[in-house]
Amino acid sequence: MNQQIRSIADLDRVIHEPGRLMIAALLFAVDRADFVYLQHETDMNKGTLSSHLARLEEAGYVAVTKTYRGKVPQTLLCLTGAGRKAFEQYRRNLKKAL
Amino acid sequence: MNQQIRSIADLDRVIHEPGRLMIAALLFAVDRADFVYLQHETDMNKGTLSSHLARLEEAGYVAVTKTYRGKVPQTLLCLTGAGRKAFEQYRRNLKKAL
DNA sequence: ACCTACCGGTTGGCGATGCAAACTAGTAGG
DNA sequence: CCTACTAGTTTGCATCGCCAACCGGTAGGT
Repeated sequence: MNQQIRSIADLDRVIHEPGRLMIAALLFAVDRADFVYLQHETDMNKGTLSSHLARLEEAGYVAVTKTYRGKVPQTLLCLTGAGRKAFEQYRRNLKKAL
Repeated sequence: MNQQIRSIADLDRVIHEPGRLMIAALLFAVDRADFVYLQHETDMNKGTLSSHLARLEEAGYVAVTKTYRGKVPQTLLCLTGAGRKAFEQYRRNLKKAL
C-alpha cells in the first residue's frame, strides 16, 4: 500500500463529509460565524446544518456559543485548536493524494 | 454562497468516498489492475472492495472484465472515459476549495 | 388578551450507505 | 473423498445524512 493511497485511507471522516468540509473551510477562513450565516453560505437547511455542527462539536472541532443578538437567540461557531489542526491535516493528506 | 464552497457542495459523492477515491486514484495512475492487486494496494477486505467496484461500475466509471489467468478467475478493472473525466473534475473541485 | 406569522434552531424518522462475516464456485493437494 | 485455498459476491446490520415536523420565543394585528 503506497503512501499516496495510505493518505486517502487516513482521511478524517468527520471532516471528509462535504457538508462538514464546507463548514470547516468557512470557519477556517473567517474564524467565527453564526448559524444563519453558515446556513446561507453553505445552502443547507437548518436540520442538516444543525446535525453536522453537532457532530463537529462532539468531535471537539468546533466550539458552540449560544448568545443573544438583542432579543433573538444566536449561535456562534468557531473552530477549536483541534479543529484547525484536523482541517490542516486533512488538507495535507488530500494534497499528498492528488 | 461563494465559489470555493460551491465547489465542495458539487463534489461527486461516488468518487468522494475514500474507498472509491483510492480505487479511482490507483486506476487513474495505472490504467488497469486486477481485483487482488487493488485489494492489497487499498488494504480493504474483499467484500468492501467488491461493493465499491460495483458502485463505480454502475456509475459507469469503471469497466469490469472477468477473465482467467490460467485456471483461476481474474477480474480486471479499468477507468472508463467517464471515470477519468469524473476523477479529474473531482480533483479540480477540491483544489478550488482547499 | 388572543391569534397568526416568523425567526432560530433541535429532534425524529426514514432511506441510503459502508462494512465485514458468511457464503459460493471452482482448483489443488493428500 | 476430504480439506484447504483462491477469487470474489451476497447478506445483514449499524451508522449516517437528510428533510419534515416540531419547539420556544418575539413581533405585529385585531
